Amino acid sequence: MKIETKITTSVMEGIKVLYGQEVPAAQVQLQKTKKEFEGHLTLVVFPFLRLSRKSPEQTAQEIGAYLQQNEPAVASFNVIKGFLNLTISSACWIDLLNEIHADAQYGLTKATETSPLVMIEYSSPNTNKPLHLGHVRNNLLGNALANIVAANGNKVVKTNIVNDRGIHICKSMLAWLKYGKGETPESSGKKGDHLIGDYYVAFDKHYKEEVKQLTEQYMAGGMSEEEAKTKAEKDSPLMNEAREMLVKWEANDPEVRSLWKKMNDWVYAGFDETYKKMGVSFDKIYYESETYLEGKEKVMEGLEKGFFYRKEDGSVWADLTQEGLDHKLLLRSDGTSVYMTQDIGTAKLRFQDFPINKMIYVVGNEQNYHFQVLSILLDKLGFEWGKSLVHFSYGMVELPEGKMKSREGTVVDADDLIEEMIQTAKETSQELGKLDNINKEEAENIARIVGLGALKYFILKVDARKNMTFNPKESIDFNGNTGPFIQYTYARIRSVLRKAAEAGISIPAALPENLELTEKEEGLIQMLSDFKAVVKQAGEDYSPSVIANYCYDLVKEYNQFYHDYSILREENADLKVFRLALSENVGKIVRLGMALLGIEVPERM
RNA sequence: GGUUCCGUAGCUCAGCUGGAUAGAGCAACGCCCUUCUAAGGCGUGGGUCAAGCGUUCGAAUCGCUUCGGAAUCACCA
Repeated sequence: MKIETKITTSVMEGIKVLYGQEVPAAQVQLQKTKKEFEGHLTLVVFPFLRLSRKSPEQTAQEIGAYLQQNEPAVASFNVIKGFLNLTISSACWIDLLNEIHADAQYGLTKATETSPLVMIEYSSPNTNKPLHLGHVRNNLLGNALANIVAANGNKVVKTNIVNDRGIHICKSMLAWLKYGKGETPESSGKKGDHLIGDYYVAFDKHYKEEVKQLTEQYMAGGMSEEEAKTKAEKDSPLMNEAREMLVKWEANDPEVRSLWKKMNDWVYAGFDETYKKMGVSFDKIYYESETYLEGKEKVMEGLEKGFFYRKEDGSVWADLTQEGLDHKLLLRSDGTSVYMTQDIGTAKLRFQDFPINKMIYVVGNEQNYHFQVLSILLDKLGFEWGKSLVHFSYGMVELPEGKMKSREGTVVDADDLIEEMIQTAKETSQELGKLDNINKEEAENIARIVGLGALKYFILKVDARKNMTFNPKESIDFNGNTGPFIQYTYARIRSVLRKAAEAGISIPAALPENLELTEKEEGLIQMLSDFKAVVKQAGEDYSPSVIANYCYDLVKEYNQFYHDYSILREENADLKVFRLALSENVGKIVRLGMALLGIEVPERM
């Protein structure tokens, strides 16, 4: 049984014996004792003063004395003001460590047949440009969230909805036709997504030039600047050609479709490479080109049932004023669908494919309103999970000078960033002389693990809701509260364990219980056991950062222990084995925790 | 203007289901490798928890107001 549970029960019994009254378990506030005080667990006695009718100190004294006598887990206690600090016996901690040691997946709950099915949508790229830092945050959060939800005993389906159609794709296609001279990823040596991104930029450049020239022309003809510009934008042959291309695409024009497919395939090959490097994956990918028509049917159904209404011009709307929101367009007057309609359509398809109990959308906070509306609409349309859909809303990644702007070339490219991080990791290792006795292949792998670890942890340790600043000039740190710091501690532990194995020392399944442990050691076991609650909390709050911060706190604590105590040089054989077991389990929990974040840990670095 | 989110050390962030003297990292300065990995450990300085009022035995945490910042409120996605 959990130590907290045991003590809570004993406190309730004690209060009944001492003051003759029952208290609910919820009133027993047990918390971790603050570092500056002696003890492991602290009982706040203020809520019991009504019952005892005594001073806080006296009440705490009485309860403490009762516990010491009647609860074997409590070795001693001290009272400071209204706080009863309890010291738990070493035997209890060793017992707990044995329990943790016996469970290779400690803290994680496996899904069963009857577990709820949670679908998580993330990534959701456009196929007209490569992934950037904003996508990186999305992907890392989505992937970590999927791991965390799965670790809480849910079945998880990871999904990606690719925005593969629309005017923006046509722009890239047109630019490639006009200026590409048949360039391919093979011929240019560029990744497919970067190649297409370059043509998107090229379109933009030519379009702007065209508008500028036309505007000047019209102004020479006597128009005001504003008028001329509006007309120029409307008249731009390039843009009109792109629009025509979109119409042809929708009409299934074979030539346009085949070009579209060829170019999108290049992009997907590029994306796959980036996804692979980041270590993210999907169980099911939806393409907007296949789902964008699906929503109409659902909307028409809603119209028939009277949930929606049609305006004179033929457009279809939802009246959300009852919910405190506005009217929302669902079908344009020409009958074509909008973003919201597509999301309804995607929901329909997904529900056909999977018996979803819960849906989580990992999408930036600029779409908070969209998902508020989507939730209401799906609920109205009879999706049971509509009302409780989760919009996992995360903040923007900003540069010190503000938002990333593709026009100003300040977008931080995902591939470049990953490459830089790995390069920095390699350089750091070389400077520190860490890779001198390691073959090249392993050294490369370590640099990859550490570089990615630095990047991933940097992003995941921050509360997802917050906007975050990324300073490319200062580059991501490798010291302090960072991924490499945690990885380094893991590598250190593995090194000690290797040496122990070489010396023929093995860790028994059950450790001897008659050891006197230090506060540091007991505190570490307590932190290890917290992992279970941390995973649960991260799952309930949809918060990867909770895991990240826990991992940091744990290794920080371990590093102090490592510095202050000998492990292999400890003379008492039982104690030596205990410390090895403690180290091994710290390593295990760090590995499990980091794995939830999608971060690998190296055996050496 | 309506709605939502954010505001904690010079900088980047924890802590927020109310509990003890508000914590880390970075940056600065100083100390610790003939001892298990110094990508480490220890120390020093650094705070009106945006401001005010309220609830409470107790507020960074809850409520209200104000100020500051962000997002959104499209027949774009």
